[in-house]
Amino acid sequence: MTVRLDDLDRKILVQLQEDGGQSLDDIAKAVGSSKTPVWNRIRKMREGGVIRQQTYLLDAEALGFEACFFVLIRTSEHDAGWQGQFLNALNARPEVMEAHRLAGDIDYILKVRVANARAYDVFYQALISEVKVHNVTALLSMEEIKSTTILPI
Amino acid sequence: MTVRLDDLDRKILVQLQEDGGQSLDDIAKAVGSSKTPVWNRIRKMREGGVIRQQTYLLDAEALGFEACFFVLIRTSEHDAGWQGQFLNALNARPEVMEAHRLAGDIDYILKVRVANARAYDVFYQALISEVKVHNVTALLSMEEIKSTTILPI
DNA sequence: TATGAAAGTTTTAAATA
DNA sequence: TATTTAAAACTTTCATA
Repeated sequence: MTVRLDDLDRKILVQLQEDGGQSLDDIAKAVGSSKTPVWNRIRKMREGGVIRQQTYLLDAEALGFEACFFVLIRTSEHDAGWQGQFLNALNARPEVMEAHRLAGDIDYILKVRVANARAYDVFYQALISEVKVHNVTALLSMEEIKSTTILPI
Repeated sequence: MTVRLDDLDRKILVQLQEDGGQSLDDIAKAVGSSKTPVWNRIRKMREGGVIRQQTYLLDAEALGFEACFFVLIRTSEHDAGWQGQFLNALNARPEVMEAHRLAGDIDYILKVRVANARAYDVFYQALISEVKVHNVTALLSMEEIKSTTILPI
């Protein structure tokens, strides 16, 4: 599972994150190497699971996803059965972009992207009808002031 | 800024999000069209800003980013000068993956990825020394149970 | 690590519905 | 106007030095 990375590997990852559309030649030039070693390292990092997927990031607002909520959840249930049910519910709902189990007072946080407040309410009603939660607080985003997938390698 | 999308455009976006490594031929086959129209639509959506960037998603844990915090911030300052300063501070810090300005009681939420709790503390101390904030609560993620960049188009 | 050649892909242009 | 066909330029992939 663990892959040892050297300096060149890291430089390649920086390039891939910043612009996934570059050719091998461009990347090789940017990192001061040549095609074959860059290609072999990328393959290895893909196989090792460091590189997970190639994707295109879209503009959520341009596509009509105009509301984003962070949802703080407290539950009184902590057994495995409840957890599994909750996880299934989250995975089945594509508007849930992120979900984390937390340490401390609040048990879960979700990031939910929907068209508008009404669509959030539909999501919320569906969720609480499927799994029992003790307390839910929704934080409405007024403005996304920063958003990146680039890890500071 | 607004781009009108038809059914075929949406199908193409689904493909690009799900697997950004497919060839035009593959995408064309998947959406029931052929290379050139698919290519022209992708170009238009890129120019129109619907498609923002092509990237590779990496495994944060494999790269040693083992801690993720959601940071809830309340401030007593609401003038434009403070906001600008705060925004600059966030943009200058690569460990801030996301930042939203919120409606209501809590003013901002950040998502911060760091190597460990000590690295979070370094980040936190640096932030509060740069900008005045009234109250900060950090929620520590124990487990990322879902994470996707795929918008449910 | 470098070279290079075969297979595959993107991009542009021209022809057609 | 949008699609199909076709061909040039470029890229990936992999064998061999």
